[in-house]
Order: sequence, then structure tokens, then C-alpha cells
Amino acid sequence: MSDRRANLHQVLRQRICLLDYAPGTRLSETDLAQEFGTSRTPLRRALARLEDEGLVRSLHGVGTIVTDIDLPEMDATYALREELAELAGILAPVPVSAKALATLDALIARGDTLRQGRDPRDFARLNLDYFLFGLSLTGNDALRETSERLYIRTARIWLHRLERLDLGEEIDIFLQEMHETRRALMIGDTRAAALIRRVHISMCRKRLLSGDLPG
Amino acid sequence: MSDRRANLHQVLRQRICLLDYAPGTRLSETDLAQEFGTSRTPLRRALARLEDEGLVRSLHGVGTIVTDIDLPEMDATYALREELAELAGILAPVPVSAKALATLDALIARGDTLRQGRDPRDFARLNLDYFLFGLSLTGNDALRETSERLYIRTARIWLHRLERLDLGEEIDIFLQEMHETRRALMIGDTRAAALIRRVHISMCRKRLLSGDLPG
DNA sequence: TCGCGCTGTGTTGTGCACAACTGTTCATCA
DNA sequence: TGATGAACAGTTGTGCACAACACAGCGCGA
Repeated sequence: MSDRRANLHQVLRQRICLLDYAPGTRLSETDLAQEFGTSRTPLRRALARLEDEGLVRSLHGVGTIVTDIDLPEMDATYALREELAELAGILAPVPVSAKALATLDALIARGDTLRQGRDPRDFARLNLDYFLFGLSLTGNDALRETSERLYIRTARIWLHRLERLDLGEEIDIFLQEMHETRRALMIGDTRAAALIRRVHISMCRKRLLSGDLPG
Repeated sequence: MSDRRANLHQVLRQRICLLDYAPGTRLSETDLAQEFGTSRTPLRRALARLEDEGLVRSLHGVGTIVTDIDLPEMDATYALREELAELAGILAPVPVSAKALATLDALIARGDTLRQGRDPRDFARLNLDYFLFGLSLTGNDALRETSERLYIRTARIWLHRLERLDLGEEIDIFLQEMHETRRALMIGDTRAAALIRRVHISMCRKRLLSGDLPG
């Protein structure tokens, strides 16, 4: 795929995941094409991919609409993400490298500065980068691709529900998890790092969704 | 998505998975459009989706080419599929219904007739339908979608490698697994059914890939 | 006043022509 | 003879015009 096209898709996806386009928003192909200085054709290619990812839905004669956040579906996705997180430490775990540790240190540093600014969007970006770092611990491509796909589907609700929680507290919990992960990786225990990640996702799921699920 | 468009995608995907289009085959947008009585535009939409699924790759000025089967990647995908198969019995298992048992019986019947005809393509279709039946045992949508996506990626190599094995023996093994699954479902043990499925995938992986993986 | 259909506006879907690009073939020249 | 490059055929990518469709608003009639 061309770089420009992949970029189009990524930019739109980020806007949806960062809630710049809230669920229910109608995206205009014409307007977006104009904004990106292109025609509708390549833009439609990007929207098509977003539709396959479940982030938008195109209806003939109506519009392209950002999908709603469906709580039961989000819960199911989180349940699966939990399991996949643990698998990252089991399927083809990659030996811990000095470079990986340096990357993690950089992420921790970003987390420290985050405690000052307390910007939810920055938090969301850091969360994504930390997630991608976690995926780098497995050599199983299929697992990486699958996990990322599922993450994209839950990123929105994470940010949306974050506003109901204590942002400072959430950042602290996040920092502690990164430190704990660092300790595990320092002694080369990739499996433990993956389990820490699973614990994190599980508690996130509880904090975000508890009390709002029907049944 | 329109039915016609979804259909286009499904037909092409099936052709690739059944090896009507072998890896390396160059697909002509113009020819395909003509065959389906449409223009290139909707056809390109279908090809785009196939590209996102990893079944084809479009190169500007060159063509749209059916991707090669990459053995290490297939192995990694199988490893993940194993785990997901077991998860189907753990995450939101669905109570066994009489209708589900009837469906399974119909599949077993198809397997019996397969022993006579011994057509690999029919075997492949039965394999897919049995796989989809297995997914119906979980209520977790994300798991279903993910598993199906991964299955699609391994369907080709399964059929390709099947020709090296004893087809009659493979059909017998397959029939035995379905019978075993039936016994598990008769006593309402969805979890056991999922484990049987995992065993099946694991042994399939070994039989198909053993001895050909580098390293 | 209510119901019905028409019409206007805006949206996505399709078809077509052309641009951009690649690989090949063949002629030309050192 | 080998190398080089220019022309060519064939492919995917892009832009644009129009078709197909949904919905809201309005007018008309019972």
C-alpha cells in the first residue's frame, strides 16, 4: 500500500480513537477529501478499511457514521485481549534486549511528565505506545496483528470512560505497572511481564465497565 | 455493506482458499470485473479487503498477486489458533442446544458421504463449515471474528498440504473428531468440545508442517 | 387536522477516462 | 557483441460525473 494512503487511514483512525470524531458523527467524504487535498477515491479506500475494522459504517444515501460503543461487545473484546496479553509471554517470547529496556525507560519518562500535564489525549497516546511495546515481546506476527486490531476497538471506550475516573490515580496506576514490567524484564522474565500486562487489562476492564453491563 | 459487494469478496476469497487461484497468480481487475458483470470500482473494493486480510497484494503498475504461503507465518498462526480454540470453551460458552446437535449430525453425515467421493475441495468446504460450527459454541463475538480471520489465513495451506497426506486417513481422523465432539456436547461439556478442537488443530499443525520449518 | 406523496437536497455507490507506474522488447550505438 | 535507453504494452491508482438512494420538508387533498 502507498504511504500516502496508509497515512490517510491512520490519521482518520487516530481521530476516531481519540474521540475527535465522537460515536455517531457523520463523516463527509467530500469534506475529508478536500481537507487532505485528494479526491474521494483514495479517501473511500481508507474509510473502507475503517469499516472493516468496525470503526465506521457506510450507509448508501445516508452517510459514513462513526460506530457506537457497544458495552457488551467491548467487554467481550476486553476478555479476549486479556487472554492474548498472557499469550504474548508464551508464544514465541522474544529475549529481552537492552534496546527494549531503553524504550520502556523512555515510556516511563513520558509517564512522569504526564503526571504534570494530565492531558487525557497524551495519556491515550502513551497507552498506545506502551501497548505496542508489549507486543514487541512476542515474535508471533499473527498474535501481534490480532492484538493490535482488538486494541483499536477498545481504545475509544478506554478514553471515553477515563473521564469518569480519577485521572491522576489512573496515571499513577499506569506508572506503577510500567515499573513492575521493568523489574520483570530486568531479570529476563518475559512471561511475568505478559502476566503483569494481563492483570492490568483485567483491572482496567473492571474499572471501566463495572456496573454498566446489562445482566 | 451491500450484498452484492460482500458476495464479490466472498467468491474471490473462496477461490483463493480453494487454490483455484494458486499463490503467485496475477488477478486482472478488468477481467474479473467483466466476469462479474460490473466495473472495476466495486471489484477493487473486494480486492482491497482481500489485501487487508493478507490474501493478495496489489502493486502499482504490476498487478494484484495472490500472496505466497509463508510457512513460519502459518505455523505462528496455527499456534494462535490452537489457543483461541480452547478459549471458545472458556469465554462465554453457549449452552448446547438440540439444534446445534442436529447441525453437527448433518456435518457428520456429510463426512460419511465424503468417504466415498474423496474430493479434497468438498473436504475443505466441510472443514470450513465444521469450523464455523465450533465457533457457534462461544458467545464472544470478538473471539468468533478473530478466529475466522485467522482460519482464512491457514485454509490454503491446509488444502495445499493435504495432497501430501493420505486423504482417506485424514477424512477418518476428521470423522472421529466430529464423533468425539458429539459425545462431549451430548453431555453438555462445551469446554471439552473446545479442547478436542484444540487437540485436532495441534495435530493438524504437526502433520502439515512438521519437517518443513526452518530452524 | 391528519395523512400521503412529491420534490429537493445531500449522501454513498458505480462507471469511465486518464494519470502513474513497471517490466519488456527492440533498436541503436560504442 | 554488449550495453543502453527509448518506446510500448499492460497494470493499478486517481479524479470526476452521474446513478442510486435516504430523508426531511412542504403542499395538497380528504
